[in-house]
Amino acid sequence: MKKLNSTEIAKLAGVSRSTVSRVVNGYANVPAETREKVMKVINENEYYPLLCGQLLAGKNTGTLGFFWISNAPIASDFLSSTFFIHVIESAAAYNYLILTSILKNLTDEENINWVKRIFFQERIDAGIFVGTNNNEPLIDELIARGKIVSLFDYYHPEITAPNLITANFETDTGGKVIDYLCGLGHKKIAVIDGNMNHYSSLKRHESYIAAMQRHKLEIRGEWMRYADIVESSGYSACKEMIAQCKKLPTAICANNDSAAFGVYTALEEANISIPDKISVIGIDGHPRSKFQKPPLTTFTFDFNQLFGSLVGRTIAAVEKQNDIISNEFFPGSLVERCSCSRIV
Amino acid sequence: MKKLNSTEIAKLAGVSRSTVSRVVNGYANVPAETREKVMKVINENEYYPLLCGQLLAGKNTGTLGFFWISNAPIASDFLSSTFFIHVIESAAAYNYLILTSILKNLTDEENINWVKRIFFQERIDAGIFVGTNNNEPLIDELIARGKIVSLFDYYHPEITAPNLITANFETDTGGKVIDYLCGLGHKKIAVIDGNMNHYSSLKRHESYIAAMQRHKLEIRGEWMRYADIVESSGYSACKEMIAQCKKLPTAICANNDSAAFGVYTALEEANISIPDKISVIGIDGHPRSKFQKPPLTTFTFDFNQLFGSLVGRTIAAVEKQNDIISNEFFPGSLVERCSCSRIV
DNA sequence: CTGAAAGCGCTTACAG
DNA sequence: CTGAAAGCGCTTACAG
Repeated sequence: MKKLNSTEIAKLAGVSRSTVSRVVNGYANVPAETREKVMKVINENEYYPLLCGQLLAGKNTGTLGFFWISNAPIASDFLSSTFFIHVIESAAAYNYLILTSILKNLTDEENINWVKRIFFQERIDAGIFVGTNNNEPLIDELIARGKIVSLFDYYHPEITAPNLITANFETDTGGKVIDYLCGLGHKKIAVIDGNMNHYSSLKRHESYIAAMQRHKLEIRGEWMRYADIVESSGYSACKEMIAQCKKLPTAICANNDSAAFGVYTALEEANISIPDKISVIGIDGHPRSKFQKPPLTTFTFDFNQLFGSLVGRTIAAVEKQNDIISNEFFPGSLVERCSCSRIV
Repeated sequence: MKKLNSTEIAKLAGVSRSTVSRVVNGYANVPAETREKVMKVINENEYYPLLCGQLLAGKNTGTLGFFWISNAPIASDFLSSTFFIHVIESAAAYNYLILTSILKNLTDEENINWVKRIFFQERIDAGIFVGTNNNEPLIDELIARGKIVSLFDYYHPEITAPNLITANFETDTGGKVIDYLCGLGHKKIAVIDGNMNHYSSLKRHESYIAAMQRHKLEIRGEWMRYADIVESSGYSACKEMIAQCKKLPTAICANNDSAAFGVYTALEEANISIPDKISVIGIDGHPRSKFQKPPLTTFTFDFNQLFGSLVGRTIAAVEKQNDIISNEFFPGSLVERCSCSRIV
């Protein structure tokens, strides 16, 4: 079957290319009879208008960019992969496609050019970013140049560009984790913070501390640690703490579940049993958390809903709808498993 | 900064659009001096040629489609997600982008149109498929219409279209699993087969049976079961077998690791300990397999290498290189953990 | 080495 | 309701 263009379709249907275009785009001002006549030829020839022609004439691409920024060996982290899938499936529900890039950072010249090329070649209508720092000159530049930019875990209350769309974790996540542990009677709580360039880590840190002060807990320097969103990093942080601590805490709050997995290994190696000796709590609701021994108690987020909202609002912006909510904070909920015990 | 087109860049640089195009595309027939003069204007204005113009003039899209076909709730399966990432990262190494779709099957009219639209609108230079049946009319049609189609786990020795590219598991996988169990002294072996519409499942079945005959093992109907590439399905298959069997086997070969995870749960529920009472072996090398209790022994494949090859050969076909290997069979290797014990 | 010109396929504002 | 025409931005074969 020869591939036809709109001129040939028009000729076969006995109409002009304008009319073919009107039918293809489903415009109202075509009488049913004409529409059917044209559709018949379109279907018989499996005619699909070429995207490049449509783009040149000013149509949208119907494609969103998805940019995953991470130093971590991403293929080994399961949670990150599910984000992709939520985005792809949410976009498909609107008939949009997803073009994906994985980048180590947004500061290398090569990466910056990769992103700019995708935007400025107009391969996409908007870009969704995951894993950015809360300050990224590239993001500022894209926004300034009118590109629709959507970010997960990124927040600047003072910026209200209509082309900036964000989805965030609720900011009191850390406080709720501490409240839960205090409810179990814990008073000696260690915190493994995350990368402070991420908005969520900063807020978690602030709310951990605020809650500890509210509960009048001792905040010991040796119980304040740092890890990335990587298992190995949580492992090192915990191992170091065990080695250096004069007094062990009774509970450890990890900034994220991946770090918590590393904490498990470090405690196991030191023969410190969870939760008898030390309770461990994570944040995220990582799919692996329920397979841990013991299953990890973790403050869980509905990422499907979160990314569904982000994608929906992004497409609304692409399609120039009004009153788009530029930011949403998503609440989490504690999933209690077996890694935290009551202090008696 | 106003966005310029090639005419405006040409004017600023004092050359013609032809020359701008030659510089952008890095053609040799431009003297260094002219090139620098033009590059200066290009860089100052962050000029990127619009893709739609390039496409209309006959360039490639530099994009590959990735079509994931699965009934399973994909977001919950980690292995599948890593395939995405291997493909994305392999393609990026060639400066290609990946456009992703997730579809339940290739038989629904809606899904067929989704795929055709992507190909025939010329959004992509080629499509990579994962999870197809070994017979798919849509695939045949795309090949017949000259589209470059690449498939994982798909093989027809008689078809040798230059635009059909495949990557497969080695065909004796099942035999190697049986050989291993026989080496441990097992004689009563149950098999949980996979979906026979998948080339790999068919070959695994054939090679399980051939090896069992070679080792003169009893092949009991009640030990021959079926499961999909989903944990719940492996669970049901194993549970049913336990309930219906007159005599329990000493080992269970699962067609894939996800099914093996379900087998674990079914055995645990029946208080049959692994590997003391029954040994379990999987196939894939699923990232979760090492976290199982006990860690799962599984015949493991290097999917990074497999998809790297598939992507590389696909791009070679897009770029019309010669002597492209249309199919490769990839060998696996046994990763021995703790789920199989020796029969004494 | 370089420019003028042709050509790629669509949509839409305009005129009727 | 419908067609002729303009316009979108690029590349490349051709001529010089």
